[in-house]
Amino acid sequence: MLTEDFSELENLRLEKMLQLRQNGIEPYPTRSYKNSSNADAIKAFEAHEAAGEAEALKLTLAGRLRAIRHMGKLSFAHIEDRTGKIQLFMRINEVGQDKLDEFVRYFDLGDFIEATGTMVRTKRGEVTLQVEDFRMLSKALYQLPAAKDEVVDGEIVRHAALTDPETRYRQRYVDLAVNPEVREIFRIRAEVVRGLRKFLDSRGFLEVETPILQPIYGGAAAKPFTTYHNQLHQELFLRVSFELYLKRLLVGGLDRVYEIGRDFRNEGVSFKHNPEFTQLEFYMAYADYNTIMDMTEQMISEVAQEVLGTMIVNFNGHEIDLTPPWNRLQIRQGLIDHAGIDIQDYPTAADLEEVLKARQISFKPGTPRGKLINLLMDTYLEPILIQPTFLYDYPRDISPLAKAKPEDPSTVERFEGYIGGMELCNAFTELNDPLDQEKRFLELGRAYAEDDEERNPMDEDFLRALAYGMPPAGGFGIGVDRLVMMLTGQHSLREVILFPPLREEE
RNA sequence: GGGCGCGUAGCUCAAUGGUAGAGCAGCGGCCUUUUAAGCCGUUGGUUCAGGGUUCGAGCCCCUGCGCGCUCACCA
Repeated sequence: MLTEDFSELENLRLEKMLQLRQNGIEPYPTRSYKNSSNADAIKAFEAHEAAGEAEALKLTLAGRLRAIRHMGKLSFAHIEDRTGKIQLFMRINEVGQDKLDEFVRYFDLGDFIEATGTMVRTKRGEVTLQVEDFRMLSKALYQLPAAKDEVVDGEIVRHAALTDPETRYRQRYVDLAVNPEVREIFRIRAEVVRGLRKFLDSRGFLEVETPILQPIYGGAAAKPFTTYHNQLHQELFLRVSFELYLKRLLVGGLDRVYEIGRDFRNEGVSFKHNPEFTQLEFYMAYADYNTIMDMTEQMISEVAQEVLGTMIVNFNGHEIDLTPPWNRLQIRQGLIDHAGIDIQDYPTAADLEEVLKARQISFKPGTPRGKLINLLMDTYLEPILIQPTFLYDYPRDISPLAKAKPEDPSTVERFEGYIGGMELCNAFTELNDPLDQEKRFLELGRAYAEDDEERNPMDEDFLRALAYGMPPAGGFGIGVDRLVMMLTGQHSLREVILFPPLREEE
């Protein structure tokens, strides 16, 4: 039972709750009659004051008790709701001895209270509700971590705030309840997603939903989570990307589609990796990767401007300017400039292996050429791509769904966007030649034959769809969590995911 | 999975191998315009768990658990 291992403090609160009930006061009443948010109350009073209204402004407010200051025959308190804090001022003159005693005896920090009274301004100038009546809305049996805000030169300094990451993530409700800046991150996150939708909707894109449970996973080289459907007697995979389903929709005539949803990859966790993460993918017929590059920098900068009111963000210790146009760096040229290697001079994996060995970059034997190039990019390019940069023209063998460049069959029209040294998005001119696509699947099957889990299985139905004809198109994918992380200047994905995965307790 | 680090009161943190402490929160008292309210008094500990070394372990050793950082992994 919950109360079994209650501490002394918790038992005290439990006792208060039970006593209230004994006195005929329900500590968890069904309804509240709050008729204004805290912020609206302050706004309304200021307008009232400015208009010189003689009549008092009477309101019923409610929220969580965040500070209590008893002063003998009067009490001050702050309550907090979704819109912020407001001060309550309670005098024996208005509420009487019994109610004041009730407040002092039974109300604790963290409880939800409803108070009715008139709006006033205190001697110190704070807009305050002078309470005439109040009641318990919800008694908190556990105490929230003590956190006191001090205003120093207009800056809010919080004392003894909850910072332990395990408690913060495991009991996110506590984190949110006491750390307003955490709430702010998730408000921004919601607005970012809304901004992305608005950008795409206004350009004629259709938002769709495709299966999360899939008989064949694909669209990314990632290890899937597996599950089982009892009635169908079928093994199913949680999707690792939306790509193959969204491109089927291009075949079906939905020329511009996008999906925002969860992808699942059964892999390690890091500051920029989470086993489930939110992805935005869009596909645009009659576009190519150049079109998509332009759109990407527009979309991200517009969303930043709209949500943050600026295109300058601080991330990873750098001031980053999202204003278009972004840098564009061809991979081959980038490696010539920053590594002194022209990959064109090393047409086979064996050739490149010598280069990596000479530079003491470790790799697994049998690594395909494209992956070796990727290692060079990780070493020489990714860390220096601080300001927004499109890295483009990828090796064909690590891009099985992208279309090759007409003049160079070993290279595909693909780019990734990097900001603050972190990969943010991935896009390409989509491969729409069904026979070429089949060949790529087969090549990939060979390349990954030894590593069963990473093998990208052949999707026969996807090939069948392509064989009906898919318009030329550009496609795009972005990690929404990473985008929010960058826009909010957070150093870890966990700070922008409400309930990040943790090992089970006990 | 490997390496490194951390785990002490509800929260934030102290404590040479020698009686486990502070601030805030809590509890009692004073206080009719406070706001990190203040003043006086006071409660609160399986030091993550289990073993070991030692006359004696929060501290040293081992194992386990959890968290963080990092490497690997992640086209």
